[in-house]
Amino acid sequence: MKVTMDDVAHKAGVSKTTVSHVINKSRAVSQEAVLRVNQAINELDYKVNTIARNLRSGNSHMIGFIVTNLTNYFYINVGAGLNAVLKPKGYRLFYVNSNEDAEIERQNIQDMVMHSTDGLIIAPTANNCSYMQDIIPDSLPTLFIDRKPVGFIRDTVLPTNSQGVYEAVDYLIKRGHTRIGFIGSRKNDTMNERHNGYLQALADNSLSHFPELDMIGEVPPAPMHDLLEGPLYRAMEQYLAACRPTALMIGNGLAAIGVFNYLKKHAYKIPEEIALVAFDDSFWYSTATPTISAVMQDPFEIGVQAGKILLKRLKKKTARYQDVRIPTKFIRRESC
Amino acid sequence: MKVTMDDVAHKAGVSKTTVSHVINKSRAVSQEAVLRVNQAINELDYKVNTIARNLRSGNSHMIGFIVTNLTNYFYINVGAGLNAVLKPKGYRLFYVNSNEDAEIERQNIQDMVMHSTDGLIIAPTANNCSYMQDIIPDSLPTLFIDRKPVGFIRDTVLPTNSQGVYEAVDYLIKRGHTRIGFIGSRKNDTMNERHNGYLQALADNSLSHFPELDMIGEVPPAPMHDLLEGPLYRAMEQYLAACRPTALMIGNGLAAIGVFNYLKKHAYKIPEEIALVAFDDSFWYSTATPTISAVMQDPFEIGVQAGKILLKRLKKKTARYQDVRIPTKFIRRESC
DNA sequence: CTGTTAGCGCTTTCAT
DNA sequence: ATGAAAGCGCTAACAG
Repeated sequence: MKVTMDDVAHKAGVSKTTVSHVINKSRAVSQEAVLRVNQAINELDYKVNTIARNLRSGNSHMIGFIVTNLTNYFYINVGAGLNAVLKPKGYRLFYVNSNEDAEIERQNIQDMVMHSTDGLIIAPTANNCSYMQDIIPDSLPTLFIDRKPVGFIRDTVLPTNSQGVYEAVDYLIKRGHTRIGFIGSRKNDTMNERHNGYLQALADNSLSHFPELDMIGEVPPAPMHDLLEGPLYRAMEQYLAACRPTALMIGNGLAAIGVFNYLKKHAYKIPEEIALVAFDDSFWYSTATPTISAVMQDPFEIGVQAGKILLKRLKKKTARYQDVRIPTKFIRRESC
Repeated sequence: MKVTMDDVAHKAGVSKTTVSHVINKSRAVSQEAVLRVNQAINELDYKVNTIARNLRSGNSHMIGFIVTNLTNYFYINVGAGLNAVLKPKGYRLFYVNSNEDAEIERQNIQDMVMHSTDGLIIAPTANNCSYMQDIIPDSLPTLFIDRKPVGFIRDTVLPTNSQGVYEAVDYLIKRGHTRIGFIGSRKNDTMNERHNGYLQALADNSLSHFPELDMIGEVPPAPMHDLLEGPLYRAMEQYLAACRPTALMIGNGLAAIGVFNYLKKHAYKIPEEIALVAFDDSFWYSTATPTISAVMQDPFEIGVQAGKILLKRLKKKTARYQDVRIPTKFIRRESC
């Protein structure tokens, strides 16, 4: 039933070795042999057994892509970018969902390691990744996106967080806003960079920073639908009363959900009463009323660069770790 | 560097065989041996090589999940449901994106077959799947969701398309609508079922059906952002002028994007001038103004059922093919 | 340009 | 309750 290389070799009247080399183009083979091998392959409908190949050659040609939230279009587009460079080189992407859960993330990583993936691309759930020290072998090429891991140094590909926010906040200031709030759902290095961009824009425009305009908290991760009236939604009333902002810079996409929903439900006029910009573009920003301005990341490009760097590291594991930044783009829509 | 079973066996003073049986609990082993093997495993930090295991045992414990569009939250949630039943049984889900492209789909399937996946779950790009006959071995457990394949009969798990639409259209009629349009972006069996639900609701309420109220066409697949002003958007003016509907039943999520965007841009009052229901729920229905009513599928449940059926078929391949239906639920929001 | 041969690391008869 | 040994299907020295 199963047709193997031996069958092909036999039918073609050559050795297994030659068959292997024909398939992999791994050494010179006579025209004639190539012809007969290919013919045999077709006639027998032979397919290589990748498992055997992987066992023998010691690599799986699989790359694990471990993501906090597969529902997020951002990661899917990073994946598309990764695929664009990895697939032509014979690597397959294995999408794995951690569902914002650090324990599942740990399990997923261990799983991938057990399955002999050749490389890992991780969007970590948490800031601190030191636990990975124990479960990811030093020899396994690993790259981080979205968050710079703490306690576990590897290649990273990230957006220009602080410049992206700077550009948006600078725009708001030029439009005359002086009380601009900064809201983020989770506190981590990435959010810090974004907040720094905000601070810098204020400083460069000689505006002082009022701490009550910041609301950066630990918001428990949740599916998008649950964020509509989640913690941030519930925190808004008090926040708005306390600091009366005329514009809001929202530091991440999930935060935007609760904030926007609160403002709509309470009939705030956007942008007249409160202007809005959110970091990270989402499809729904374009269907909302008003449409929402965004600091757009370029997830496909992030994927492409990450793929290239991983490919390099797959070749030589000793190179110095890189921290590559992908530019963001400010998209003005109706909300500011 | 790599620690293998031999190392463990040696350290524990038993044979490879015993180590294997301890790990897999595949035959009785003395308490003492178990203890020593486990200890050796810990001390050496041994990890089984899944590739070798797969090669020997002939199965990969991988299930390919081949999807038209990974960006769609629907498939991701089906995946979560699949995982919920497959993971505890030791199977891993391999998400693969066909990106609405039949050629990529073909390639993905061949790829999965080559990689010796134990089973396939497919959301096909097209209605006609007869080409799969040639690339999917009869012995490979395969199940379809979302669309019933034509020309390739296998297990399927689908929503109750026609009942779901019936319920929504019946509601619209009870609210007094008599000119209800039906819009769908692609013409296939699934859309036919939905359209039949619409026709049946009209018939049961003694309303006649005007063909000009139907707009079911071949709309080229595209990323969500491109659908905002895509073909359906452009077709709306003529359609509305021709049939003057007071309510719209939109047969699929992608169609809803162009239609909603058109109505908003042209300042139609929803639901006063035109009421709206869309098949398949999306996150943005809840952030839109007005919020959009939906015939909600239960993707997680679809995944769970699909997983269970696949598991059965993995055990015995000869059972009769099943066609399981998962109930939909009508969620009324502001748009009707 | 081609073939022989020795495994990759594991599971699984078959024997004891 | 345990072990020896065969081999899953392929690749890559090595030898010619």
